[in-house]
Amino acid sequence: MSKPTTEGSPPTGTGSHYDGSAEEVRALGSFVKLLRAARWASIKAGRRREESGLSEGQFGVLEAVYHLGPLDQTELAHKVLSSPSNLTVVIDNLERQGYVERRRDARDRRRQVVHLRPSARRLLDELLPRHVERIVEVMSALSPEEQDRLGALCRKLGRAAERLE
Amino acid sequence: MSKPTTEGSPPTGTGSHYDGSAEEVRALGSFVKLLRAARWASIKAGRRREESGLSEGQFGVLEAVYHLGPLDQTELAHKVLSSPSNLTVVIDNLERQGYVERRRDARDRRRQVVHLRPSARRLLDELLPRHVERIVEVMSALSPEEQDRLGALCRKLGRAAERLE
DNA sequence: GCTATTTAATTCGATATCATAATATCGCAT
DNA sequence: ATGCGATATTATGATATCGAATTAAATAGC
Repeated sequence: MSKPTTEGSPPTGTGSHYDGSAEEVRALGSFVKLLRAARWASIKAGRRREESGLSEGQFGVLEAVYHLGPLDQTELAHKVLSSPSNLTVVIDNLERQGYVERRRDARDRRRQVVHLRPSARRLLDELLPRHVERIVEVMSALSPEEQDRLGALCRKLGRAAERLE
Repeated sequence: MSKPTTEGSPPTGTGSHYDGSAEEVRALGSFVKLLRAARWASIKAGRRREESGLSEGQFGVLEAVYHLGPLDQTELAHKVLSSPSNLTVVIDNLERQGYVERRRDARDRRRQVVHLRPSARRLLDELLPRHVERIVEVMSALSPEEQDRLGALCRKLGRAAERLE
């Protein structure tokens, strides 16, 4: 039993201590650090959103529609990397709070297109700039060059992982 | 409204298109890529765990106890970066499946210490090596040097973010 | 020794999340 | 025109997750 100095393993776990090949130790180490960094960055960057009373999923939906215009739920599920059944619930809650409106597409009556209502637009006008500012703050632990390098590595890894099976 | 070429924004959202200062664009870009990479890596690396029927939270708990020995729920919450109330539920479910056992600490009767039962130990003996193998696979999109660089950057960012407020 | 505070765990209520199954609608081929 | 396979959404049931309030136990201060 190792000494309990390792704090805050990421959700997918795999504690820092593992006796394996150099390759395994390396992969495991960078994997855990990646998840942990993303976790904390996400938590801390989410402060402004949290203050506004929106959940992560709700914010993702509102933001997608804000930037891209009215979308149906299948498109939204793809954008925010979630499941259709989950979207139903999230949009139910947004609708109940008066932030969005579902409108049946007249051309294809299977589709429910999600539209922002004025209250959501006002909220995001106010929230988004402060949210971005907060992200700048979180990322400022790294120099501009480091941020670029991190971005490039993550892009490469993310794209590969996405295609993985 | 930008063209909808951006797919799969991470949960915390913030679409890739934003008109802001260079600093903002840079921070936002690397932030989104970080979250997306972590998301996909986590999803794909979780395949083996998924096959075993364990949720992410359940796996995290079992693994922590496997590596570190019996822990109480406060310690566990810290390890797996979760809340005490959540741990209660996760451990309830693990207990119902026969994987763990709660034992009152005789010295401090407030504490419930979580012990692995043999079935969990057998499961992890079988699962963990394949899990690690899978992580190696996911991370192999990057060269060893790139993995090290990613790990170093994430470590730096993660530690800073964690302390952020 | 007794009260006040702190700490551990649980309960509660709300939201999120997924997988699977059911329902509605579309588009096409016959 | 009609019926069938594909697609969009919703329903259902289980788990996860958090924050706030609660209970039980330990400890500190007097």
